[in-house]
Amino acid sequence: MRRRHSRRHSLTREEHKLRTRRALVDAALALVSKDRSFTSLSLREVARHAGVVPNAFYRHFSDMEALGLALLEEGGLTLRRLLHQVRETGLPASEIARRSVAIYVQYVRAHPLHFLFIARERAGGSPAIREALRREVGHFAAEMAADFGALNVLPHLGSASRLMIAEIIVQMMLDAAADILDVPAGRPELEGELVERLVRYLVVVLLGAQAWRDQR
Amino acid sequence: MRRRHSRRHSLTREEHKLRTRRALVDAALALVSKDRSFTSLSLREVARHAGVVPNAFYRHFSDMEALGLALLEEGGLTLRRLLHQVRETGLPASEIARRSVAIYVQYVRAHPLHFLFIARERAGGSPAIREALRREVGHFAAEMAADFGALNVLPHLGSASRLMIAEIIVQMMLDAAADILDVPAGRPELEGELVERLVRYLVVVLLGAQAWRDQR
DNA sequence: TGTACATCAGTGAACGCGCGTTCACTGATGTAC
DNA sequence: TGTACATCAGTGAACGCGCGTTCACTGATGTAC
Repeated sequence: MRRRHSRRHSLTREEHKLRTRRALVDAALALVSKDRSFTSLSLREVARHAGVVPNAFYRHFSDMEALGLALLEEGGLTLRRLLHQVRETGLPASEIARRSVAIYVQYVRAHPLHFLFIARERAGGSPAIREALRREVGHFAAEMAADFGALNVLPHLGSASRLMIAEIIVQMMLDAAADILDVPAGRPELEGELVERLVRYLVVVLLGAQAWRDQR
Repeated sequence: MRRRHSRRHSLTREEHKLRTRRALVDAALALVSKDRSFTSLSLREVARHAGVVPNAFYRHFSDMEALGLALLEEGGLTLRRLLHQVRETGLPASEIARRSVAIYVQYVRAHPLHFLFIARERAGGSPAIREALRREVGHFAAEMAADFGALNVLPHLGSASRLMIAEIIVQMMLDAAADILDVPAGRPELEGELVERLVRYLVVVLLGAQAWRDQR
């Protein structure tokens, strides 16, 4: 039994506060299920699901938009971790597309809530959320482009062109996230089709990237 | 002065009803301005904007979702007309990308409300609206693919591959619609940049399509 | 270590508001004769 | 053509509901001495 602020089972004030904050964030994520967009959630709903009185919400966020931005920050972390995972695959070059898509699909399935949030709010959220999301996705594409450089993929392209290719790919993959999550859990053959379709899309873009010549 | 049901300035009952219906649809479109998605509109709001009592709404639509589906049907018409416009451009083959993008951007600007509706609801709408929209966009891509065939663009591709390319292009262009409409009206240089970016995207896909070989 | 006081996360009740939907209605349009 | 009746698009009032936000509060955690 430690000396200061820890009477047996109780938590520090700070710990407790963080725990409630987590409950609110998790409640929002949990409520963003198949047919709900974050924008349609109410403050009271989130508080209720977090097991807390509506008013308590204000101890953590000024309003729902602030919660949305916090969620978005978590989503950003998720995207970055994904990129690192793809990066570590060793790259057999020709199989790069299929491999990356497989990892991506698996990743979306592992973080459905963040991806649903991103897919839904990218077009429909509040201006602040949309702007923050756009920046986040931009960073992600920039990182992917830098990876192209570091891994010597598409070596004939200048950095601006690499960024363009990364943007196209990121956009395609985010568009697909909603479709991935719409596939019923018990239909692996549908998921297989979807993966094949995504691989073909990606190959088309990569072929295009190979044929692309900078006009400098 | 005609004989039956037209006492000078008054309208037929049917004409009047259609006029109110139009007012409701137009009200919904008008309210889907920059920062509102269709999903966030209320029935009362639409009725108010149409200059009609909330209850009158029910004479025309069973609920807001029904109105949304009607809106979507109009959006579909808009998309089809766009395709015909692109089709009639004579096709100097090499300049096809720039020409098509220019027409597209102009078209989105001319029908901002339908495109905002489509862009927003594609990810966030009700399941019924999303499903209908998906089908509509699918038809559109199929038509574009058929055009490729008829115009002898990408002649080395099988019809399935032509469809795939059309799908990629349609998806890209719909993603861009929101960006086009986000460009402030008084910034033509920003719009120019956006057009150039879209042209590059499209060229990458077309180069990819040329390099694509069916594995049959 | 013990006591008295401060802090502040979470409570519970209340508010005014716009919502979707219902009801009985009105009055112009339309029809039968 | 004129009259009596039917239809039905739109009205106006009312309902119960969940919402975001406010307020004064409680009681456990934390601090000063």
